[in-house]
Amino acid sequence: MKLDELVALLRRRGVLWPSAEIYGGTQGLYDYGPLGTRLKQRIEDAWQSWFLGLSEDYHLIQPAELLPEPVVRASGHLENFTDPEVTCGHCHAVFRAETVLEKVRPEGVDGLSPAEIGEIVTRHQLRCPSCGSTELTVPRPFNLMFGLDFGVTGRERVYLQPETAQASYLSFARMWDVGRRTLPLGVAVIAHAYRNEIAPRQVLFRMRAFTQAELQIFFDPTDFPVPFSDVADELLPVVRARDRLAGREEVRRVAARELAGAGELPEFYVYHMVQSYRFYRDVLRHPAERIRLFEKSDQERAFYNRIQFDLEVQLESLGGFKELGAIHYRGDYDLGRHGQGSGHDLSVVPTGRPRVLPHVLELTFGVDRNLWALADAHLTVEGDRTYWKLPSYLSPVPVGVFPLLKKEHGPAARSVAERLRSAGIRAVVDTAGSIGKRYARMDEAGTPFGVTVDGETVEAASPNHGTVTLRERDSRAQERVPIDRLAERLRPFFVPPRPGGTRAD
RNA sequence: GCGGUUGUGGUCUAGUGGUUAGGACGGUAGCUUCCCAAGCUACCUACCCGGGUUCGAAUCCCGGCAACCGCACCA
Repeated sequence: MKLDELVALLRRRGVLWPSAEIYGGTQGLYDYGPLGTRLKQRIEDAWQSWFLGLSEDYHLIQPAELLPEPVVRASGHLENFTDPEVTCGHCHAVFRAETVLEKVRPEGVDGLSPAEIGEIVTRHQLRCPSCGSTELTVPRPFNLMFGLDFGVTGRERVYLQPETAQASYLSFARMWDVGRRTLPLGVAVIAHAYRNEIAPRQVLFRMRAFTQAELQIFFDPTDFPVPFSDVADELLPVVRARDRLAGREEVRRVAARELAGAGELPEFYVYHMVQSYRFYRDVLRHPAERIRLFEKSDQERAFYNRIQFDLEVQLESLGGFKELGAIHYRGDYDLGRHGQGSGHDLSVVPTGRPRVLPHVLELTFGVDRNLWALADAHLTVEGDRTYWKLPSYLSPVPVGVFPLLKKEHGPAARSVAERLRSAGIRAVVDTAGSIGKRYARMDEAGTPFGVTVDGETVEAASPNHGTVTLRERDSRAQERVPIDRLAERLRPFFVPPRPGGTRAD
């Protein structure tokens, strides 16, 4: 589906819309409606179920979303999240200072003040890369973090967190104390991150306020055991950085054991590549051929990342592979920086092992982007039929209950819905229009099961008394099910998969 | 941020200076209907915002906001 069509559909169904829409909207901000909010919750639940299911020592925490200035200074965001800019006075193009100064200062512009950058521009008579003019103005700093006044004096500064990972690092010492004092230790966060993006684009793909689900795994680099034999045979669709540099962009399917062979990628890293890949394939149900693990080269990845593969899915609405998550091996950069910044040594002594400053493996997941991807991948148009093939455990509304005839069967339908709700299954009753129209509405909202109450349900003399029709969304197949058995019949479909578990549907 | 294009009910759209701003889909209510968007009736909802030109602006001009495409950007 094209971008515009998808946006229109999602808006019409109340999945999402621009924030402050009655004022004309606000760039980079979106609100979720009823369906979107539920879908997002279910995506987060599925993510938790999968990734926290990897170990009993992986825990979810919920941090404040404001970071005091010393934290972002230590993390590097105060200096590195600042992109010095150079503006051309002639053609008004804007460039990163790093780009303009590339030739005369290949080591980059980190640590330079705007005045120093301006001085270099003048001294070397640098020209605008676009029009060749020398009218390049002195850059002014632009930080992608939102800074806020804090406290009554207004002199303290805090920043909206630009990534949720910092919260995990900040809590590591506490988590070590309240936990079992073993490595690996996982600290997950699902929360908003905020970035003052220069150009928000593509709806949910670059927003100024967005939700990240991230798992930071702290581990001893000399000892990170994983059940590698469980994943060794998995074929991973990878694009290696060195292949790209050699001009080969295509996906290769490589066995996990081969990727980890010859000591090239650590087993713990490949293991988590597989688990991430399986999450996209088996939980979010993206077709395997649309998923790839895209390795970032030394130049492309952040300097503290030792290994980085982005998890990308091919999206029709955005015309190509898009990054929906990533696996970052960040080394000891984060705990090292915060150890220095706070003066609180973050190295630990696991039982029976020498003192170690833990390394970090980060599994990061963009919740909003993935919500979009689920619409892109699973909203299906066939002729005049539109249905959203969401996995049942992700569907905002699991069950629709319909009286075949509004008057005659309405009370019975409401009673069936109430019984499902008592059993913990959310069910909504729809009485408007014909039965076909209600099925169509339900299909478009991604509701996997329709329950129809008809004459036989309520007619005491009928052999089908007390049974209803259960309709499955994708196949449109129908079967007769006793009301008494409905909840137990449906419940397994609403449990999100866990790693190593079996699939319900 | 730069350039281009665009902005009409919830959605898609007709309307190029004077229209009761039209249609389709949709929604609501009623009738009908015993299983896949049927039909009938009624109702609902719109010219992105602010200035200007004009006797008169959805329409022309300026500014703003927003979206899309390209560039740039995306620790």
